[in-house]
Order: sequence, then C-alpha cells, then structure tokens
Amino acid sequence: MTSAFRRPTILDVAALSGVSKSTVSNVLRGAGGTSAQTRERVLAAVQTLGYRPNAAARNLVQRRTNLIGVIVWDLANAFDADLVKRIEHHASARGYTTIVGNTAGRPELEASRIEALLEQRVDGIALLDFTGDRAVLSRLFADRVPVVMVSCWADYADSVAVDDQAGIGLAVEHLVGLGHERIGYVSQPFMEATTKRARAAAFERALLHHGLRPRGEWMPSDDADFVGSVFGDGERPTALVAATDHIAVRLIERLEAAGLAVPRDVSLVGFDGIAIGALSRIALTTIAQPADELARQAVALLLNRIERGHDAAPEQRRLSPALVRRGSTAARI
Amino acid sequence: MTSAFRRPTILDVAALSGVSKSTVSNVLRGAGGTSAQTRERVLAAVQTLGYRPNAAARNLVQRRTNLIGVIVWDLANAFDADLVKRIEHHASARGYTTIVGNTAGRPELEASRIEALLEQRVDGIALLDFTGDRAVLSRLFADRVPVVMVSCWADYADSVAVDDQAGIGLAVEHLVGLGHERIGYVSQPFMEATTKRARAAAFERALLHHGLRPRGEWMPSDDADFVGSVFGDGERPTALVAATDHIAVRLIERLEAAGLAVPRDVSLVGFDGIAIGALSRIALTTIAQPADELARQAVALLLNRIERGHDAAPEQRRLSPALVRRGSTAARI
DNA sequence: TTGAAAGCGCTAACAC
DNA sequence: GTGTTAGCGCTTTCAA
Repeated sequence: MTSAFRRPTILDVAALSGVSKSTVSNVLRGAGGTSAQTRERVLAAVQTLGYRPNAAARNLVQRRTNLIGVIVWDLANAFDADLVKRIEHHASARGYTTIVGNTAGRPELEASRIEALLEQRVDGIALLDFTGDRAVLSRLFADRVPVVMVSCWADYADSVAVDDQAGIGLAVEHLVGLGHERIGYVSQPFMEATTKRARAAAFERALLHHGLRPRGEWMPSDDADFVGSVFGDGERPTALVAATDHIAVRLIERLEAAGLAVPRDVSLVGFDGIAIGALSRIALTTIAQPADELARQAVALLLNRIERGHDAAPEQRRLSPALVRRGSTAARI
Repeated sequence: MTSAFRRPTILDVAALSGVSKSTVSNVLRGAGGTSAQTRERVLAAVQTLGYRPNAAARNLVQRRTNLIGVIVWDLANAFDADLVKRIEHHASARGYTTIVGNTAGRPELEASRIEALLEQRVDGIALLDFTGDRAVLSRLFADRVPVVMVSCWADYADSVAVDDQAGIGLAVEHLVGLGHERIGYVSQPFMEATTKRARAAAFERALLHHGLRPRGEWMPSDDADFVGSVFGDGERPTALVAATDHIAVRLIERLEAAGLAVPRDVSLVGFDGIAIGALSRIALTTIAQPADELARQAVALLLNRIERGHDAAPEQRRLSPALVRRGSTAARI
C-alpha cells in the first residue's frame, strides 16, 4: 500500500464542501434539516473524494452493526447452500450484511465461529442445523443475541422449520397408497439432532397410523452398512423413507451396487427437495421443503427481534412440505 | 432487550481487576510486560464478566478488520459453494472472518455487495466468477483493496485458476483417443466471461492440434436449444465437451429427452469435478479442478497482499486439472 | 511493570 | 439550517 494512502473521512468531505462534519452526516443519513444547496455541495464532495462511510465507526457509536451471522453445517450440502444463499438475499434486501460460518458439524468449530460473530457484534444469528452444544447456546443466551433456528429448533428461541411430522406422513401415505406394507426408515449419524429425532419419531407414528408395525431393524441410524444388514436375507422392506435427499441419493448408489433396483425392488422417498433429485437420471420422489419461504421467514423473525427487541415469547413457525412424485417410487408388485 | 443490559467493556474489566484499561489490553493481546499476578487477575475478571472485545472499536483504531469478502455468482451452484466453503475454512484458520455476497451474476447486485464490503472495510476481497463490470473493478482499484480472482482473471490482480487450456486439452485428447473425430463444444450464456472465452478458445486449439476442424454450428454458446439444432439432421457430433459439469448434467437430460443415449450415441465430458458427477447414475467423465488447492492458494495470495502490502506485481497461478474417466464417454462405434 | 492520554471516524444531542 | 461537542470501546505511544 502506498504509504501516503488514506481513505477519505467525513472530515475531508466537510472540509471540501465547507460545512461541518455533522452536516455531512445529516446529509448522508438523510436526516433532513439541510438546504438543497448544501446537500448538493456535500454530495459533490463525496463524489469527487470517493468517500464511503466507515462501518466500524458507525457501529461503534450506534451499538449495532447491521450484520447478521449464519452458522451452517456444510456449504457443500446443496440444501444448506441454497438456504444460505436465500437468507443472504433477503437479509441484503433489508440492509443487512451476512457473515457465514461453516462448522462441518464440529462443536469446537461451531464455538469458534460463533465467538468470531460475537466479536463482530453481529445483530443476530441464524443457526442452520445447529449441533446443540449447550455451552455454545448458553453463551449466546448470556450475550442476549437474537437467534433464529432454521430447520431445527429449541424452545427458547425463534425457529422456522418444515413440519417434519407432516412431511414424513406424506411420504408414508404415498408409499402405503402404492401398496407397500414393509417400510423402512434410514437416517445418518451426522445430522442435526432435533430434526433427526423428529423425523424418526414421525415415521413410527405414521406407520402406526396406517396400522403397520415399525421394525427396529429397518430403522438404522446409519446408512453405511444398511444394505448389507437389511437386505441380506429374511424379510426385507419393499420401500424406504430416507431422512434427507442426500441419504436417499447415497442409498440409491448402495442399493444398486448390491444389485437391487430402485424402484423395482425397493421404492424410495427422500426429504428436502434438492435440485439434483429432479434430474431424470435420479428422479427422486421426495418431500420438498419450501426453501425460500423458510429463508424469508427466518430473516423476518430475526430482524423483527433485532429491531423490535427481545421481549416477545419465542415464535415457532412450521411450514408445510409437499410431496413431489417422481420415479423412485412404484406400486408394490 | 432488558433496557439496563450493556455488554461489558474493557473498562469494566479494568475496574474489576483493579488495573488500567491499557493493562487489560496488554494482557488480552499478549503484548507482554505484565506480571503473572496481574495477568491472572485480569483473566479472571474477563471470565466472570464474560467480556469479549468489540471488533468495531479495534478495527477503528487499527485500521484493519481481519475481514475478507467473497463475491460469488451462485451459492446454489455446487462448485462455487464448495469453493466458498474451503475459502472460509482457510481464512478462518488464519484468523480472518468471511463475508459472503451472492450476486446471481447481476452486475448491479455485484456492485451493491462490493459496496457493502467496502463499507465494512474488509481487508481484501476474493472474486469468484466475476462478471467483469468495469465500474466495479475501477472502484476497487481506487480503493486500493487487495483482490484475488479465483477461477477467472484480470491482468492487474492476483489470480488463481485452473489451467483451462490444459483441461480442455485433456478432454479432447481423451475423446480423440476413443476414436471421436466429430466433437462439439457447449457453453452457456450466463457464465463468467474470461473462463468462458478461454475454454472455448482452448477447445478450438485442441481440435486443430489433433488435426480436426472446429465447426461453428457445433459450438453453441447456449445449451438451451442445442439438441434440436445440432442433432436435428445432417452430420452430428459423436462427442461433446461441456464448459462446466452443470452444463454437462443438463445436457444429459436434454439429450436423453430427445432419445439420444449417453454415451452410446454421444460421449460427453464435463469440467469442474462436482460431487454429483461421481454418482453411478450420472457417471460423468470430467476435468476435475483441484478445488481445495484453488482455495488455499487464493487465501494465501490474498493474505499475503494484505499483510505484506500492495507493491508486488500481480501473480497469476495456474493449477493443473485432471481427467476423471467415468461412464459418460465411450469409444466411437 | 503499569497508567495517562490521545485519538480512530462516526452519530446524536444540543446550542446557536 | 448548521456547528459544537461529547462520546462509542479500543490500541498505542509515552511517562512514570
């Protein structure tokens, strides 16, 4: 950097336009009470100097930053990335800048990312797929930072998530409608805990609702060795519900590698509605989440709490998912 | 917010531990020159108060923020998202916090996102797939903000990108090796310009190198109506190179919808190496970019310029891509 | 080894 | 309408 280089400050603008810095500030903030003449002069000076206000200085005096943080499990995961993109979009439209922290689901990374956000004094934080580490949460609580949980929840924070029970219900209903009676459920160890539990519980309930008996051995919480153990011998499920589209897609790989065809031998329903599920080569029947609505409401909830204060009781929004029928499910033969 | 709530400041810590705020600052920054005793007392006070330094105040006096900005075309695009994730990771490891701006390739959004970054006084900016709007770039230049371009380039900025020519060369060589002579190239209108041009030019060169004649009608810059026009009648290509994996995946859809099988009727090579290409149902032969190396070097270049100054001439790094053979290419019948 | 004091660049009373 | 002034919370000389 050229050693003499210094960004123009509000004082430079004031000097050039021959007014005081408060007047410059008033003009720039649109505070009113300035004559059209001086406004012109100030604006001209801003232009010629290429002046741009320093957010740090403003943040310091205003005690707010117009920054929000987003903590995400894995940006390489299509659903997460899509959500982050939409959150950034809505936040930006309302004048907030977004800081993203990717945690890879590791609590220690989560803690350090959140620590960084708090040093920046972000006005609020959106937690996608939060691991639920108590220490981290209590820290947030102690700092009285507005938080919105997306796609997961806790009773002491605002949250917006898809209605997991309704979603899983749709999936099971769809399969039962196709004549399936032996239905399994596949989850994954590295998955946000509340959602994981909710979907698994919803699955059991849905089966019972249809007069079917949930079978523990068809509900592995890990898809890794799933095919070998469940499809080895004995009675096998004719249909599967996967906790997420990601799991479903991996499952297709594993099933087909083991010589089982989808949907001929096994029908499969995913959950989320990621883009690649729509490819004709994948054609994944799935429970689609209303991603943009999720993002919109998350931002609305968060900014509401930021701008209107903390007092109100936590709000828990549940959005309705929709069944998207594609080629991975078929009538039981 | 409880009206009486105020975050503890360095003064509170100083008061509680009975020292001056400079001493607190010295302890916290590890500046040395403090006795073990006072250190203990200060640290204890920090602990009990839950004190956390205010980045805005620090930024203001230090005139640097330890913030970097990342401008990305589309986080919903797997390759971009993966890159952002890795950049955030490397930056975080070196003490920098990342602000992401998604631009959807729209120059006006790009400008406003960059404007926001500059107000935050980010120490540097990584531009992924920059649209190349001159006004925006000159603004950056005027502000003397360190910039690194990733996967695209300009001669006046540091950049790190894959060697497009080598990559396309590998693709063509692979196809020629399989006996193909009528090879087409498919691009897309909404794509970062320098990369787009470079890959197209490299394609022509590669064909010439193998003694083949590039044919304009087989090089649409838009994949939308590609299948109809090129595979309608007359002589058709037996193999295609796609400018990106995304395009390749879409092309598979369109080709198969038109009754053409991949690779039976057409062989197809993509570019990028996104994860879904590895699924057995997709099995996309592709030119894989070294994504993590790209991210690592981008961060290294950027932080180097930030921490060591602007003087050095722009550095242009070109990384080698690798051919990944999968099922979308086959010998010409 | 510690403290006092001068800012960093801005906003927001309040005075003129 | 416009200017003066007192901070916001921190770092960083410079003295003691």
